[in-house]
Amino acid sequence: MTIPEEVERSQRADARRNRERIIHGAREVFARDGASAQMEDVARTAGVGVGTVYRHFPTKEALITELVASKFESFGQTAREALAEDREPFEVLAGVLRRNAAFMADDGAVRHALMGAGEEVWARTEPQRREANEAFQQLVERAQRAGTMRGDFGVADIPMLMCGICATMGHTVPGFDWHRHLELVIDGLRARQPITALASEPTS
Amino acid sequence: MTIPEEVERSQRADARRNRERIIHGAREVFARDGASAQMEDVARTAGVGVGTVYRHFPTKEALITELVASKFESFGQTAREALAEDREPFEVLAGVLRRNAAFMADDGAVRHALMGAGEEVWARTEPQRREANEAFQQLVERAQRAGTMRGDFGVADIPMLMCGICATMGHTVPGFDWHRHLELVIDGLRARQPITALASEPTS
DNA sequence: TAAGATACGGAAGTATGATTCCGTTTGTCA
DNA sequence: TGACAAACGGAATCATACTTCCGTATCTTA
Repeated sequence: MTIPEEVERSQRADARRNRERIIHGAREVFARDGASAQMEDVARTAGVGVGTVYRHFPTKEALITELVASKFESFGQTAREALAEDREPFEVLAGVLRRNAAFMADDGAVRHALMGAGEEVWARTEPQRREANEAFQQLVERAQRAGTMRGDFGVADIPMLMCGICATMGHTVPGFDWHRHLELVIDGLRARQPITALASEPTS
Repeated sequence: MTIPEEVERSQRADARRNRERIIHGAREVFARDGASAQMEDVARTAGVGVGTVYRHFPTKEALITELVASKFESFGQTAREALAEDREPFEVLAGVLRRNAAFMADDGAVRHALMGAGEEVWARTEPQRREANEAFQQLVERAQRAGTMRGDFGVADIPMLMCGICATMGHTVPGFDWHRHLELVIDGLRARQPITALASEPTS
């Protein structure tokens, strides 16, 4: 997926199998514990030793990067699939945002990475993000052409807004509800006619 | 400020002075380094030994809590001051949000605390938040009564939205700009008339 | 199936930072 | 000003996790 063919081919069978196990284990552990998940835990969950984890991923960050890259890839996929939907364009875009937000909700590590941890991670996942962006670009253009989305919105705003939504997830604080946050934000992206103040009485 | 009178009185003069120094030093260091700031750094900046820091604040978290509480207190103050402003109510509220966001931008530790670190912190700052909420409640009601703010918004949404804005701050990622994020969010809170889709052609 | 290359496991090594401890210093009060 | 409590400083301690290392086990290929 992010690995060149040759490497996959030349690996021993057990190594290839373990790599998969590690990725699955990592997904599970990081989803549960966020970025503070421990490498020993990942190893245990994957059913291998820590040494093996490090053979495949030289650092913790490299492992996280792998997860993030694959998550970004699936964002792009969601967006591309949506291009085929035959509905009101703004609603299509909103649907993609909802689906992608739900992906993030499952995954503390990726959330953390998206939120601020890694310059590093950000840089190395550039290809995946660029590809996703292309699909998003089209979705946004369609919605704006249809006149149902605010015209000053740009694809570049999407990661930023999603970053905000992610911040809300994982909070147990009462009153925090990312679904609501997301809907408020989505709703704010609709094209609308401002209502002129009915009255501006500075009520006491 | 969060400390009962008696304690302040019964303290030795140097202790009282050092406590202040520590808070100032902590503000500076945490603002610069965020939650990963080190206690030794705080001590050095305050011009005292680590032991002294720990005499006043039993744990790092206790120190952060103190900073957060005082930040929340100033949020409330900003909101209360705004109650006296004689302008269009929604704009008054927006102004408060902008001012408070600017406070957060200066302060990595508080941001971190608001964003998710501490249940603990959240619980212990309840009084400050409650007080701030009262003022916010009035600002929101006025704006809604004036008809310029969406009616389904509640004060409880404010911390959540601010939490999202905070997530954007401190990012160096290109395209991330918390000012823009804030304006998008604020704008989304205005009362508006939806535009009916002009066309829903599923453009290719 | 035997030799050699790969990969594995997990104990030990390190690094980082919070927190504790205790001998020394400084305010306070009579 | 002398005695005592309160507070100080900062080296030493502890805890937590990442990462390394190397003896052992497992594949692969001829």
